[in-house]
Formats: sequence, structure tokens, C-alpha cells
Amino acid sequence: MNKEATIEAMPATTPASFKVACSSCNLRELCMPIGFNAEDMHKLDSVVATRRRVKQGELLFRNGDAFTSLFAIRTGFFKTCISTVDGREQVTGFQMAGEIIGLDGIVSDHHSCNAVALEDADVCVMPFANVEELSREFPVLQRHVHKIMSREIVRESSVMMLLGNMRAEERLAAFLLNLVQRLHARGFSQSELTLRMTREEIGSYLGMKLETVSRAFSKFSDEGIIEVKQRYVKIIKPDALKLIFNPETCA
Amino acid sequence: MNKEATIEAMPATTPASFKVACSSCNLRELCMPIGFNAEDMHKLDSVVATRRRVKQGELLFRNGDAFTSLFAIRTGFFKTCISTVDGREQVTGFQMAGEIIGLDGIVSDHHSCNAVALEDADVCVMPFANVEELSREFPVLQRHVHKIMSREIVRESSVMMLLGNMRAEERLAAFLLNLVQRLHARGFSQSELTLRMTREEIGSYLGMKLETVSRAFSKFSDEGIIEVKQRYVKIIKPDALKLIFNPETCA
DNA sequence: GATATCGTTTGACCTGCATCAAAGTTTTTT
DNA sequence: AAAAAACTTTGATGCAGGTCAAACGATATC
Repeated sequence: MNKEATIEAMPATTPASFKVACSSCNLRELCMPIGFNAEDMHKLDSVVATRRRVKQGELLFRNGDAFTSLFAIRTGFFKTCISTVDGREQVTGFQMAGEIIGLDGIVSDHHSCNAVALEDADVCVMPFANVEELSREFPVLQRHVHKIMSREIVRESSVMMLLGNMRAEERLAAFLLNLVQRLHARGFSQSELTLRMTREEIGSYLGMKLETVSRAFSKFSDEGIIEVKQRYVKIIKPDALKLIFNPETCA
Repeated sequence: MNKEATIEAMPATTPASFKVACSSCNLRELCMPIGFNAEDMHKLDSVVATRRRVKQGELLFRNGDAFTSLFAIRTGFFKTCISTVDGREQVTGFQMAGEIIGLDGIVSDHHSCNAVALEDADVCVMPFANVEELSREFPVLQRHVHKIMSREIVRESSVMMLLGNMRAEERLAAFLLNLVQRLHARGFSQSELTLRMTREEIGSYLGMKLETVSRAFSKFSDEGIIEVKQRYVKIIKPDALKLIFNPETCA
């Protein structure tokens, strides 16, 4: 265990955060590259400077904040969003444990979106200078960082496809399938999930109004494809969902 | 011209491409980091392995191709696009001289979109292994690569905002302003441009049908905001365009 | 435990853009 | 130079999803 987190410009820091090293973190497979030997893995522990807790509803960072660090989510759930001057908001993503948040800040040294905790969260603070320095030393880490950024680019492209070409029900089907797939990769059920976001946030992400989201949920439910009770969703017929998302593929 | 060039594993390479070194390239400020001394700049020339010409209508790479290199556009104009099995296409971006293309391929070692030349083009082939190797040696290059990827992430976020929250005319206004701004950074007029893409491609990028694009052009034209004649566009009242794009900001 | 607040559902109606259609223009092919 | 193909414009009509409204359910506050 290392010393505790000290200086943090931002609020909601744990007073004495017990630091968990990457080398012994059970999320390692998700946020760190594989194929490290024990010795290198230890050196890698120094990417993470501190930990930080963010309570539900609080911001990890906001548009305009100076960019210094990437954040690896240990626990909790975030949304990232941007908004226009006239108040329209676009949710650009939902992030869960093991995912990296803050990449938007690199280009201009300032964040260009808000990151809001949708449930109490705990993140590893990785000063970007550390990331870059260690990346130079460890090609496998370097490659990993590149892949994470590339993955985000590809993800956003596919959201563009959703927004530009898909109808409301296709969007929601794709959304649910994506969410449950990511949760499954983290050891959760592939058929049940509890949404951490409101209908309005889902709608903002998918470019539709909350009423339309609600209607699509109801429709799926009426058709016996899912079971919904508020935030709880059970996927009864995953193939039917896949069929909606994409008429061609799938059984 | 423009015959069917179907099979092309590694197509359209210039046989004996006269290699232009980064160190003497007039696009250097656009695609290479600044703050290099002459000696380092020479070492940096080795990022670029070869050059490649792509004729109008041909693909620089396609979805599924093995990823080996990034491409810096020297001349020409590209679109990148993805498509669903049932044939719907989403243009994910338009790229011009000085911009880097191919970042989508890093995450999976395969490209996830098609890159189509919208006019005869000439690109620098930068094997990604070279990029990574030199990045480890030159922190300023490393930072540059990170910024390019982050910029793409931020760009896509703002397209999500367009697609999710803006109406047809706002989208087209934003599109025109963005295009002319990038052209201006390359020494072209800030008020006149020649579109390299069809109404349908604009529509695909902006999530609207070609007829809607055409009507929006006509409307802007009727209002004296722009002058349009086919692919030629002259921006008469840039402030009016900005006002449409964003009611709040601007004079 | 009562009350206020916030989120969700559902219905009725409306509109911005899609769709369908046709004619005009430019570019490519022969 | 004529014909064909590709792209664009414009009009008429339809509908998916937005808007407005109201009631209900869940959660937080006192």
C-alpha cells in the first residue's frame, strides 16, 4: 500500500483512500494490457497516482477543466455529456468499471465534456504524464493506450450510425444489447440489468425524447421481448432484440 | 474513366513514388508536431515508408482490411464510411490534406470503415510500427499522436451532438462552417469552396436525406446567406450561418 | 408517516423530415 | 455530338417521432 491521496483540486475525494495497486487489481484485465511479467507489472503500478471517490450526481470533471489525468473506473457508473449554450444536452457515452474516461481532454489540454457519476464511484487517477512516460518504456502499454483511444473512435462511429440511420426501436435494441454485453464481460448476467440512467439520459444518448424511449420499452415489453419494471430490465428474447437491431444477421 | 477496380489487395501504389520527406514537406505544420530541431526532424522522416496514390472513387482501405499503417493525406479528399448489412451507409467523416486517416484500425488490427477518395489523392503511408517506435523515442511525437486521436474523439462527439440535437438547417450550417474553416487553415478562401462530395454524402454524414440537404441549400440561398451553384458554394453572410448553427453565440 | 420531488407511462395531437415522383442539369460514355 | 448515367432541384404527400398534457409510481425530505 502506498501513501494516501493528498492534493486534489476537486471535491469529493476520499480522505484516506486505500490505494489498490494495478498489479493486484481484479479489474486489471479490463484496463491494463495483458502479457506483463510480475516485475513490469509492479513498475506499472505507478501509473496510478491516487484514487478518488465521486458521489452520485457529482462531476469527475467538467467542460473547460484543465486536463491532467485519465481516470480508470474501479466502481460506479458515469455518463459523459456535452451541451450547447442554449441548454441542449448530448450524452456522448456511458462508462462502467474498467473503462477509461477523460481522453477528450488530451487534444486541447482541457476537457470538452462533463463526466457525471450516475452512482457512487471510485476511480484511479492516472496523471497523463505518467501514462506517457511509462508508455515510452513499455511498448505493450503504449499499444494498449492506442487501442483504448482507437476503440473510443470506433465506438463513436457506431453511435453515429445509430443516430444517422436507425429508427427509435433499433437504437434502443442496440443500446440494450451493448449494455448487457459489457456487463456480462464484467461477470454480470447476460439477461438482466439495472439501468443506472434515466429515460431522458438514454434518450439523449440515442437522439430521441424520453417519451419515445418509454414507448419503445413498452412496445418491447408488450411483445414479450423484454420485461421492464422501472430501471430493472430482463431480456427475454435476445435474438428478437438482435433481429430488431439488425434485420439481416442472427438466427 | 473510373472503371471497376475490384480486386485490390494493395492497390494503386505509385510504382516509383518520388518520396517527399516530412522535413521538407509544406504540410508539416498540419500533420507533424512542431518544436523539432533539424536533426530530429530528419529522423522523423522515417515514419513515412512510402507514398501511395488513390484515384477518385477508389478505396484507400476497406472495412476488414488488415491494419498496418496510418495515412497522412498529402493531396486529395476522402470520406470514411461504415455500412450495415442491409446496405445503409453512414459517412463518418470527410478528410483533407494534412489530416490522418486509419486510426479506426488500431483497436482490432483491422479497419472498421471504408476510406474512399472523393478526388485523386496522394497519401503518405506511415507503418504504425514506425509511428509507435518513433513515439517512444520522441515525446513530442508521442504527444502529437495522442492529440490526433483525442481530436478525432472530440470531433465525433460533436457530430453526435449534431445528429442527436440539431435540426436539418443547423446541421448544414455547422457542416459548411467547419468545412470552410478547415479549408481556410490550408490557405483557401474563408468564403468560397467547392464541395467534393454529393448531396447524398453530405446527407449521410449529417443524418438527413439528400432532398433535405438540397432544400436546406436552396433555403440558405433564397435568404441570401450563401450562393450555391452545384458544388460551388459562396458564403455571403457567415454570421447568419453561425446564428443558425448556434442561436446564442455570435454577433 | 405525510408530503414534495423526481422519474415514468400513456394518450392526443402536430410537425419536420422522409418518401415518392418528376423534371432539370451536369458529367461521362460511346 | 448524341445518348446515357449521375446528380440536383422542387413539388406533393405521409408518417415517425416530437410536443403537450395528465396521471401514476418511486424516492427523498421533513
